[in-house]
Formats: sequence, structure tokens, C-alpha cells
Amino acid sequence: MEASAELFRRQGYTGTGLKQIVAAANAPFGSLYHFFPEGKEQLGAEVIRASGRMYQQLLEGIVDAAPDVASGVRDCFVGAAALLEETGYADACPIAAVALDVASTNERVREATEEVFRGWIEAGADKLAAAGVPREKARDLSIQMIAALEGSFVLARAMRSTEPVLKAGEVVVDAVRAAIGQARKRDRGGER
Amino acid sequence: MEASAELFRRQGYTGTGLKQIVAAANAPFGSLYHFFPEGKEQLGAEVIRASGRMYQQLLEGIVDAAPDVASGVRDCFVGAAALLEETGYADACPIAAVALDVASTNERVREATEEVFRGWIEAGADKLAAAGVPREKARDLSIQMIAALEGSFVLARAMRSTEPVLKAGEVVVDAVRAAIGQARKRDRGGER
DNA sequence: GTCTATACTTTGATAGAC
DNA sequence: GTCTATCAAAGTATAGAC
Repeated sequence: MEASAELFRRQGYTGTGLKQIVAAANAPFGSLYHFFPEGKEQLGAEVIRASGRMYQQLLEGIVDAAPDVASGVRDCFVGAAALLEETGYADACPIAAVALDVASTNERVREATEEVFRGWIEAGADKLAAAGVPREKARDLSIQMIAALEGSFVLARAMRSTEPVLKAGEVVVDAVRAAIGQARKRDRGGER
Repeated sequence: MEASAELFRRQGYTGTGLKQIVAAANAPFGSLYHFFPEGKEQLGAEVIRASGRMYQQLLEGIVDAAPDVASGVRDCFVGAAALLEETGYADACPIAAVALDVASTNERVREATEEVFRGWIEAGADKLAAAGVPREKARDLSIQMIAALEGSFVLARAMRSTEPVLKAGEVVVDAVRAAIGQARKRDRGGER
């Protein structure tokens, strides 16, 4: 599953062969169908869900380690840019490449990508709500953050540059700061 | 090339077979290698460049038809959301799906996607600069706009919802309005 | 010059030896 | 239970008839 996750995120779902996976994992071919009797679809769906959970924990860890949420969001974008550069613009989001090539062709794996994205959006909204942002606004901001992150990955991998990730992060961080600032202002108003 | 463009944007580069393309185009197989003697790579690179030009003209047309740049940007996101819904979340960006699956596997096609994105960024920056935004800030905003658009497409196709596109548009439109507002303020300051 | 038929490789998947 | 050998189908590319 580790080997699958790495290959999927670099080459997408259709671009990665089962033979390439077992070769990268130093596993015999038959084992794959022993553990994943429903074949490539089952493997793909499970790998997406597992990668989604891991990436979510990674991002939440970064946000929790930061002094405030806005700084945490900035650290996520800066960290992603660094990782992208270190890996030769190969490792970015474990879901995006798969999401785009199965969206219209493979319903089962598409559902896995949808589930992961919904989970991320909810987790982001929770963090923002905990910082005082109203629930609905928090959800909107979370969607905007993840869209900016994913979109900047597309540009960064195509252009072999971290600039899009850093620039996209700025506008999102500004929006987060503004939302939290407004929430504080509203809270002070309520105390009067 | 039209058939290729449609299939590539829905299934990516590796996910689309040459046999599928000639079948969709009602063309004989041999013609493909007559017009594209260098095979799939040449076809892919040329289709990406042509699609990139077409999509750029489409977006510029929308912006030019709007009363101001910020409204034009909003119309782009709203229009993209409508198209996405009409096509069953299949037709979004003609480049993104290909960009992600060739980024680490096919240098020739990757270069085509890079060229297209750089062209879009420049075109967006030109429009913003014409509206009074300082050159460097205009380029940053253009990158942020395209990243938000691309990222929201990833979420929208995976989640089968236009919400990410509309929400991502909002934060970008706000940023554009703020930049233009600041440019006006600075101009007034200079006149004094 | 246009196209059919085919070559050769790789794909996902399975049967059956051990 | 673990793995090798092989299947049918689809992949890209080419040869050669017309």
C-alpha cells in the first residue's frame, strides 16, 4: 500500500500498473490478489482512504504546532512547497492526480476521493471554528484553503516551481486572518 | 484533435488510448500517424497547446464582456461552475488532468502544460495591470486566481458539486477588488 | 497519400502447482 | 496460503496493400 500510494500520487490511477506496484514493493504478484481480491479498484480505493487520513494528520499536526491558526495555514503551504522541491516536484497531494483521472471513469475510486476531500474540509472547518470563526464561514474558508492548495500543486508540478504554492498560500492566509479578526471584533461587541 | 482534447480532459493522458481517440473521431487509425508521425507524445503536446489557447480566449472574452475586471473574474468562476454541472462534472480544465499525470512521467507533454500555464498567468496579469494593479502584484494575483480555479475543479469533479468553484471564486474576487481599490487610492494620492 | 491489418508490449486478472 | 505461469484484452506503433 505504501508503494501504491507513492506511485499513484506521481502517476495517477490509470498511469500506474499493478505490475509496477508489486515490483516497487518487492512483492510477488499473487499476493496482491490474495489481499485485494477485488483487484485494482479495491486497492485504489483503500490506498486513497489511507493516504487521505495520513495527509490530514500531517496537516493537523502542522497547524497545532503553530502559535495560531493563520500561522499554521502558512506553515502548511511553506512546508508543501519545500517537500515539492525536495522530491523534484513529484510528491504533492496523494489524492489530486487520482481524483482527476477517475472522476469520470471509475465511480468506486471517485467515491473514495470524495470522502477524503469531505473529511479534509470538515477538519479544516473545525480548526477555524475553534479559533472563533462562525461555523458557516469556517466551512467556506476551509474549502477555499484546500482548493488553493490543490490548484497550486497542479501549477507547481507543471511549472517545476514553488512560486504558485507560496503565492496561493498568501491570499488564503490573508483571508483566514481577516475572518479571525472579524470574529474577535464581533466577540468584543457581544461583551459590551 | 477535438476528440483528443475532450477525452484528455476527462480521462487524462495515460487514461486515453489512441484507439479510443480515432474511434471517437471516426477516423482511420493510420491517419493518426500520418498527421502525427511522432505518435502520442506529439499529439498530446499539440492538443494541450491548442486547448490552452482556446480556453484562454474563452476566459478573456468573459472578462472583456464584464463591466470591470473583478466582475469578469466572478463570471469566469460562475460560468465554469455552470459548465461543470451541465456536463456531469466531466468538462473542466483541458490541461489539469493531463498536467498531473504527465508531470513526473513525460517531459515533452509536461513542457506543453507549463507553457500553457505561463501564458495564462501572463494574460491574467496583463488584464489586472490594465485595471491599474502594479505589475508585480498583478502577476501574484493572476497565479492565485488560476490556482484557485484549478484546485476548485479538482474538488468539484471529485465531490460532484459546484460549491468549491463558487466558494473559491469569492475569495479571489475579494482579493482582486482589494488590489484594484488600493491601486485607485494610490493613484489619487499621486495626483495630490 | 489513405487506410487496413497486424506486430509487439503491457494491461488487469486467474488458474493451478507447490 | 504463497507464488509462478499464463490468459484475453487493450496499449502504442508499423508495414504494406491500394
